[in-house]
Amino acid sequence: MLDKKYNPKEVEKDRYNNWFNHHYFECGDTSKKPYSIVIPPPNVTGKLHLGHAWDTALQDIIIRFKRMQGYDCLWLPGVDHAAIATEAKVVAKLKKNNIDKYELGRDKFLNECFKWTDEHKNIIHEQWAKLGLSIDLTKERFTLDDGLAKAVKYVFVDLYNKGLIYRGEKIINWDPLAQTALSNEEVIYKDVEGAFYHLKYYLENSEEYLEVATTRPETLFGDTAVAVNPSDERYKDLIGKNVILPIVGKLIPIIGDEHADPEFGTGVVKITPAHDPNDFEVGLRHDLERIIVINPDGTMNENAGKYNGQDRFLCRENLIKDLEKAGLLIKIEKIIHSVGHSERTDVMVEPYLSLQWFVDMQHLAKQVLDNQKNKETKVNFVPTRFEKIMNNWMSDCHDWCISRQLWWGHRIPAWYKNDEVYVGINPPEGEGWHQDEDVLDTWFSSALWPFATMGWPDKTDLYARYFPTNVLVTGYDIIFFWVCRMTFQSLEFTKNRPFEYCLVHGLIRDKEGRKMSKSLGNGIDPMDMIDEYGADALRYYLTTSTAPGADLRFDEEKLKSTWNFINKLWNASRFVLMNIESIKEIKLENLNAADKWILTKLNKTIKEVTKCMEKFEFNNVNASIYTFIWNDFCDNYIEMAKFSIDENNTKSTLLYTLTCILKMLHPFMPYVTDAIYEYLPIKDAENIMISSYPVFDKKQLFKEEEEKINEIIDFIKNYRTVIKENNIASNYQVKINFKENLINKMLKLEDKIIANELDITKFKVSTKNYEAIIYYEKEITEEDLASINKRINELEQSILKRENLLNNANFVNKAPKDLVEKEKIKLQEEKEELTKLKS
RNA sequence: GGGUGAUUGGCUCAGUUGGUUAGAGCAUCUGCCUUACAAGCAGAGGGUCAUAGGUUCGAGUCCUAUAUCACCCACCA
Repeated sequence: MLDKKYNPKEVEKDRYNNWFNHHYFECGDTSKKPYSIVIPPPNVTGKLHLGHAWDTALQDIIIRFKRMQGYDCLWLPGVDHAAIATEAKVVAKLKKNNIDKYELGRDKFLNECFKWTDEHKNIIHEQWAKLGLSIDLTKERFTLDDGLAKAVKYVFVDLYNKGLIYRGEKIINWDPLAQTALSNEEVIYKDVEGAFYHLKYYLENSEEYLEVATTRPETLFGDTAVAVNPSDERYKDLIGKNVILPIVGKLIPIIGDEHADPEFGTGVVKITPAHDPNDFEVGLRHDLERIIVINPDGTMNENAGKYNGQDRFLCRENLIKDLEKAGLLIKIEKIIHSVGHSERTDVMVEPYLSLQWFVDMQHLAKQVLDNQKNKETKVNFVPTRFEKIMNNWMSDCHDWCISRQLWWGHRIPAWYKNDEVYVGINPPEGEGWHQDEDVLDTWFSSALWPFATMGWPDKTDLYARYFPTNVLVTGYDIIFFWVCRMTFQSLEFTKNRPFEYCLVHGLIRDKEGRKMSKSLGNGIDPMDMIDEYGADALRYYLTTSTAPGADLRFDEEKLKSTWNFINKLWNASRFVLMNIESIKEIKLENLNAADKWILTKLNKTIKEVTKCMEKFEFNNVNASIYTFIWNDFCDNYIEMAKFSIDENNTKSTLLYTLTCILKMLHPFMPYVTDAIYEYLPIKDAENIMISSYPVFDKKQLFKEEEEKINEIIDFIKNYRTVIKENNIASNYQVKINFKENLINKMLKLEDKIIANELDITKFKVSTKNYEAIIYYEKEITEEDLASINKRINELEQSILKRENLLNNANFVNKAPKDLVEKEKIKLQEEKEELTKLKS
């Protein structure tokens, strides 16, 4: 028998291993229709956070629901090597032991990374198990395994041959700490305090100068021109003349270019083509030399003269002092401006001229946009508004820089010999070739995840059966990093969308609405929450607390009240189990009104819950099922069932209803439902997770009994309110106009009923069919009178409003007829109540 | 500069294609240890749905402005 209190630790113990050992999570029953999800692979950098718990719980709910509905479900798990993030962690770890990455060498460093990966993969596995995820671990993949490597090479070579991957010299975002290129998406802009340094650029052979404002004076060593707008009256005559580059002393031309905005600053811009993307473009237009002045590690190089070797920020400081001494500094204007920082290392990103590999996005992006116009083949976002994020991004995207100067990742399949370049799956024949040292952006491999994990480019059974997948679940923050890229790669290489639906959830915030982050220290470890409240409570809370796509403010109080809900379920189950021990079979026959009432409510709930499950509206599932369990089943039905608990009809109804409740809750609360299901004396499967989901049955709707019990519940509630509001003690007497035992028993009226009227204070309780007059010796206080008058007032106003409405010809003619009818009935009832009150 | 979302009782949120008196949970107040559950039961109070217009017989819901907040993208010499 169940304990008196729900104890998640007891309930969850060993249960996951049991499921796992029975192979319940594995797919492959080809007699069923397939249904598939691939997990968004978590980075092997650390532990899972609450966002992962939310994301994976949603997927588990979907997959368990579909499994119970009779689908052959594949939920494919895996982890992401997370190139730069992991490399940064491993480098930091080695540094603690005074080991340098470069001294260690590529092979040994990669060994360290694999070791790191194994350790963290184990942690992730344990955490997935604690969350109760029904992933098929026999299909687990890794973004750096051999299969993915094959797919990555195939895609790279193919895109190269189609001309969609190219190598070029461009300004990219350079991370001087990790010493690698970054894509635009890996750069986070932050507002920081900086300054405009106003400098004098003297005109050649002149006492006059141009005032140039810059935020990055240290780049002046790379200046190869200053630009003014050709339409700017102040300067247009100077175009073609030269200025003297401060400190350096060499002559650079004044050019006219639209890039210079006359409205901004002094209207004069220094042009540094090797260190600014706009200047780079200007440089192309005017054929300017590109001078790199900064080393990959962020120190100045030999082009910076005496500052050679100084860090870029130290150089700035020193240079400004020198400029001031030389009288070339006009002023320093403090400003707040946004500056790009590396997402992973948080250092200021350096715009940097370098030779990198790029994906030409034009054709691929257009394919996505075209496909979204086709209702049959598009990716359907839930909620739909998130489609705009993808469309916006795809219609305005730059080429994707995919090479990274790292070791941890898929090495670029390109080989060089002098000026020759060879791109291929296998190394070229012959002597003297050396492979590109760089690896690919981690998203390049994750973009292939939904199909490469199923064996593509080989024609595997897995791929044939489960691809395209049915739904992808992810947060809105990575729609463009990942969802877009999976979509264009999938369309390009499989001619299919990667998933039919994309279910988008929000971000987890703390109670104050701030993002959870390490720096704020407001992060919450999901495992701590599981320890305290259980995985079931955490899953249910996370997945049912907000509308789809909305952010979630994490509130431990709410998690606690979810525990209460489970405890309620636990105790209701306990009551049922205590009273049905003798049952031999579930027979829904000779049902009484209450039995029929709860079966009706149950079926309506099944219908509503199934509908919401199909639409991924889990918050609405909660709204429906919570009320059903707590109010209908516990507060009303169980209380009524106590009067007929010895009858087989009621025992059957109790067991049947509880079974359906457990099944509906199972996708959300796998542990506790499994634990209770084990105790049921009669069940339809060896385990609840492979039992069948409840199905709506029209035959179990009993309209007459439903209305009758609804009215009885109404009556009981009104009755209790009257007793309570009027401070009526239990020694009152009552005269009733009905013979309804259920009411008498629920209200314990038996010994209070009298046949005749009494000449003392009376209180009337009535609904359509039931009326009771309560006799109780009591002074009518002013308070009582006031409340009666208040009610009379309310009724009179309401009647007036309703009469106006019904006298309005427009309403009567245009509104639906049943609505008008209802209004009429309501009006009648109110009038009756008013007359009764006034008497 | 472009875009998205939010604004509903003290707090956190629901609210389907417009249609009875706008719903929950938590918190508050009152009374109960009634043998499934006091982490519970039985009741109660509390909202001019951000503001101003408009469409409509009827608006929390649709339209147009405005305000405040949050987020995303781009730019920032």
